[in-house]
Amino acid sequence: MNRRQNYHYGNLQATFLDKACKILEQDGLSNISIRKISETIGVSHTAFKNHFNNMTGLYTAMVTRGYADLAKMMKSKATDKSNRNDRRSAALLGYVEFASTYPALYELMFSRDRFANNDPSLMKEVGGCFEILSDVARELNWYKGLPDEVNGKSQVALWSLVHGYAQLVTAKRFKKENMKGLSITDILPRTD
Amino acid sequence: MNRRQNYHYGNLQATFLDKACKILEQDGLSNISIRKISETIGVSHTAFKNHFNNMTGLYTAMVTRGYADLAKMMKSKATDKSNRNDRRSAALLGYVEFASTYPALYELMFSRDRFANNDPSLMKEVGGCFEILSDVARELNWYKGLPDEVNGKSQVALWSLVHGYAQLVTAKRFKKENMKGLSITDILPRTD
DNA sequence: AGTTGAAATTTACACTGGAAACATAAGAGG
DNA sequence: CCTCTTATGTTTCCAGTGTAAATTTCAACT
Repeated sequence: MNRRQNYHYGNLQATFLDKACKILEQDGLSNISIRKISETIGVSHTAFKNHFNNMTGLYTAMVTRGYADLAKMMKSKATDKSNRNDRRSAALLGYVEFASTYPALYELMFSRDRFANNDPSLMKEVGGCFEILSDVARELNWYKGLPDEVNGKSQVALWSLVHGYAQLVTAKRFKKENMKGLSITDILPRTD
Repeated sequence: MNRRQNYHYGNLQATFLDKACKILEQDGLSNISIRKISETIGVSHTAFKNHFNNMTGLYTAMVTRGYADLAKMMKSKATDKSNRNDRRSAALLGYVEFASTYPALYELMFSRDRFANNDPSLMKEVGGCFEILSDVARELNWYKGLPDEVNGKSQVALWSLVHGYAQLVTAKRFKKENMKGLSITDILPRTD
C-alpha cells in the first residue's frame, strides 16, 4: 500500500471515474471492483464514498459520461462532412465505433439494474443522444407515404436498428460469413 | 436449513436450472447468487458444482435454455396463423414478448463475459433462432432491387432491429410519448 | 489561533464464489 | 449377499466483494 505524501488526494472524483472506465474495459463488466480501482489509484477502498456514495452512484456517473461521449463521437465524426448523406452515415458509424471501442461501458449503459435510470443529468445526456439520432431519422424519412400516427416512430426504428447492430457485433452474435465487409450504413432500409 | 430426508436430492440439475432462472428474474442479473439459489432449494452452496462446474457453466446452461425458449416462443406464436404475413408478425412479436417476459435472462443472453460463448449446444440454439429470423428476413425482402453482395445482409438487419427494439424497451430507454401503441411490426421498413 | 467540515483511513461485518477434504448412497460385478 | 466404484452432497476454509461506522487528517474560514 504505497503511502501518499498528502493525506488528501486532490481531485479524486475525476481520477476515480477515469480509472473505473479503464478497468471496466480491461476486466469486463462482471469483474470490475471498487477495491481494484482504489488500489491502482493508491487510495483506500472507501474513499470513493465521499464522491459517489456507493457503487450505483459510480455506475451512474460512468454511464452518464458514456452517453455524453457517445454523442460527442457521433458529432465529431459528422462535423467535417460536406453533405447531409455523409453526415448521417458518419453519425451512425460513430455510434457503432463507440460501442466497439468501449464494449464493456456500452454493455453497462444498456444494463437494467446497475445505475440510477432516473438521474437528471443522465437523462439529459440520454436525451442528447436521442436528439442526434432523431435528426438522422427525420432526414432518412423511412415512412414516407405511410401513416406515421405515432410521433417518434422513425426515431424508435433507427435507434433500435443501430443499437441492435452495435450490441450484436460487440457481443459477437453474428457469424463471420454473414458480416464480411458489412457496416451499419449497409443495412439501412432504402429511402427512395 | 431444512434438512432433506435423503442425502441425495434427486434431479438437482434441472431443479437448480429452474430456480436459477426464477431468482434471476426476481432479483436481477447483478443480484443473483449461487448461495441464494442453493438455500431456496435446500442444498449446500457447493452441490451445484457436480452439475455445472462453476458459475460460468450455470450461466451457459441458462442462456442455452433461453435461446431454445426464445425459438419456441417465436414458433408457437406463428404456428396457428393462416398466411405468411401474419406468421412473420407473430414471430417478431413473440421475440419481443420473450424479452419482455424474461428481461433479466434476456440481458444475460446478450451479455459479453458471463458464459461460454463457444459452447456447442449453445451455438446450436443460437443458430436455431438465427434460422427463424432468417426465414422472416428472406420473406420481407427489404433489399429488393438493391445490391446484396453480402450473404446475410437482410438477416443482420432484421436481427439488429428486433433485438435493439426488445432491449431498448426492456431497458426503458424510450420515452413514453414516443412509444404510445407502438410495436415491433410498426417499425418494420416498408417492403412494397 | 481556533473551529469547522470535507476528505480520507481504519476497522468490522455480511456476503460472494470456489477449492479441498470428507460423507453418503446408489449400482455394478463378483 | 458383499465389496468396490463412482456420482452426488456436505463441511470447512479462504480470498475477495461492497458498505457502514468511527476515527484521523488537513485545508479554509472566522
